[in-house]
Order: sequence, then C-alpha cells, then structure tokens
Amino acid sequence: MSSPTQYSESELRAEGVRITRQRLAILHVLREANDHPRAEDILARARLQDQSVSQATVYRTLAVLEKAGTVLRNEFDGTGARFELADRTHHDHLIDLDTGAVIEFHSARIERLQAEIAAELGYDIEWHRLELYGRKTPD
Amino acid sequence: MSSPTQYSESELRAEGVRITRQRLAILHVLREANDHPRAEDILARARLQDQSVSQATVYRTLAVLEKAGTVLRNEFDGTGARFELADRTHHDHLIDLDTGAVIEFHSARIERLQAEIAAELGYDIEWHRLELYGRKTPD
DNA sequence: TCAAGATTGAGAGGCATTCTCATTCTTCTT
DNA sequence: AAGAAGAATGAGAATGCCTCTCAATCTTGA
Repeated sequence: MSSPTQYSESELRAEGVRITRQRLAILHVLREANDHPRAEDILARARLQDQSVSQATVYRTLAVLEKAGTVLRNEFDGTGARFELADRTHHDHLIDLDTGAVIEFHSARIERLQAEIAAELGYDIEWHRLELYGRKTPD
Repeated sequence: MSSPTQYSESELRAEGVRITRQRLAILHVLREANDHPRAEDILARARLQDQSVSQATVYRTLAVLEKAGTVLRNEFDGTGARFELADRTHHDHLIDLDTGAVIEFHSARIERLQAEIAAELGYDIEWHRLELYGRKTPD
C-alpha cells in the first residue's frame, strides 16, 4: 500500500515512475505554479526549461502523476482540465465568475456533512467535488 | 424578469422559444428519463418518436433549453455532459462508482455552509456543483 | 395567408485529449 | 561501466464530443 501523496523524485521512482528530463520539467512547472494551469500552459512553461517536451508527453505525464497521487485534475468549466500538485491538504474551489480566479478553501463541517449524507444513503465516499461559482460581494 | 424554471410548451413559447416537432420529441425524452442521459442517448430516444431529429438539433435544443432554465447540464465524469429536466427543486448528486448510478440528494445545511464560506471569502454564490463519488457500504 | 426570420439536417470543422509506432532513454543486472 | 529489457518519447494521425455552415424548411405574428 502506498502513501496517498508523493511528489519527490525519489518517492516517484520508488513507485515505479521513471524520472525523465521531460517529467522533471513538468514537475518543476507544477511546483512553481500558483494558478491551476491547463495542459496547454504546462506545455508552454515546461518548454522554457526543456525545448523537447511534447504535448503528448504532457498529457501522458499528467496521467501518470495523477495515478501516483502527485497531481489533481480539475474540470472547472467545460473548457479542458486544470491541474495542481496534490502536495497540500485537501481543499475545494471557489471560482470567481468575473475574473476566472480560483480560490481554495476547506471546511471540515462540510466534509462531515457530506459523509453523513452519504452514510444515510448507504454509501462510503471515495472522493468528492465541490465547486462554488460566484462574484465578489459589492461593498 | 422570467421565472427561473419553465418547461411547458406554452411557457417556453412565451419566452420566445419556438416549438418544433424535434424540440417536442427532445422534451418528451427528458420528461420520461429517470436517468441522466447523454446527448447521444437523447438523440437515440428522440428518434424513436421522430425519425428526423439530428445530432446538431439535440445539442442546439439542449443549449436553448438550458438557457431557458428548463434543462440542467451535468459533467459528472470527463466523458461528456449528462442532462436532466430542471423541474424539481435543486439537488446535488451522489455517483455510484461501481454501477454509475446517479442518486439525487439535498441538504439545506450544506447549502447554508457553502453560503457562509463564500461570504467569509467576500463572495456571493451564483451556483455550485457538489458531487459525491462513492460505493455502497458493505453490510 | 404571408413574410420574416428562426430552426433544421448533413456534413464539415474545432478543440482537447489519446493513440500509434519507430526511436531514444532509464534502469536493472552484471 | 556495459548491455539488455522494456518504458518513455515526439510527431502526427485519430478519437470523441460538440459546434458551425449553409441551403432548405418550418413556426409564428401580423
């Protein structure tokens, strides 16, 4: 059984993930990112470090890292997945409808309620997705 | 200002939505559906009633009905949108990871917490998406 | 009944993502 | 350090879901 989240090269290698030049570039991009970049953005940024990275490799690597628990995939709007490193604690997202900004938040109470509701329905939650879409409250 | 949800032919007509043979077939499919069908399913079912319905018209009609507030679009997995009539009260979804079944639920407490969290972050929620993915609890 | 303009079917087009395959690279074993 | 096994790669083709284009047809208000 592996720990749920690993993101150092050695941890990944121990999981059987080969560390290539391209994968290092992609990991670097994810570590530096403050936003939730799309595959397209990750490709562009990775190429600044390693010219040779291809689109196919970005998608393949993101899939590998997602399976390893290193990366989280989000589907905020309908326009393609957005990625982030799974290196912090679990959180949900609030998307600013005016600016597209993504704000992270966490609520233990909501998580607890979710588990309660699922239990009432006879289910155990494996994972969940909670996204709030809103606009800044006028002063 | 229009009421948030309308789904009778006359209500739609009053909103400026023309009622065509194809749109009636699609509305009929949505009214009969207990599942959350994909565009593909809606096309197949609509054709049972009206052979002439095309894929383009299904997508166009679903977009029109979504804008009118008659239809809700869901993006559960990454494999294409799933639709439902917006004729009942708001609810969220629990997706059975083993069977793909979609269970609807509603929690006023969770809704309230969401609004509170958004308010703390200085936001008003426009809409949200909450999906729980889980498996039946073993007996 | 009619004209205006909305809707339609068929197929082309678009976009994000995945696949194919020959070549190159990482890693394990010596 | 060298070699072998097989995993990862780039390029571009292919896929899947969805949207657009356009000429023909329909719905609707007058």
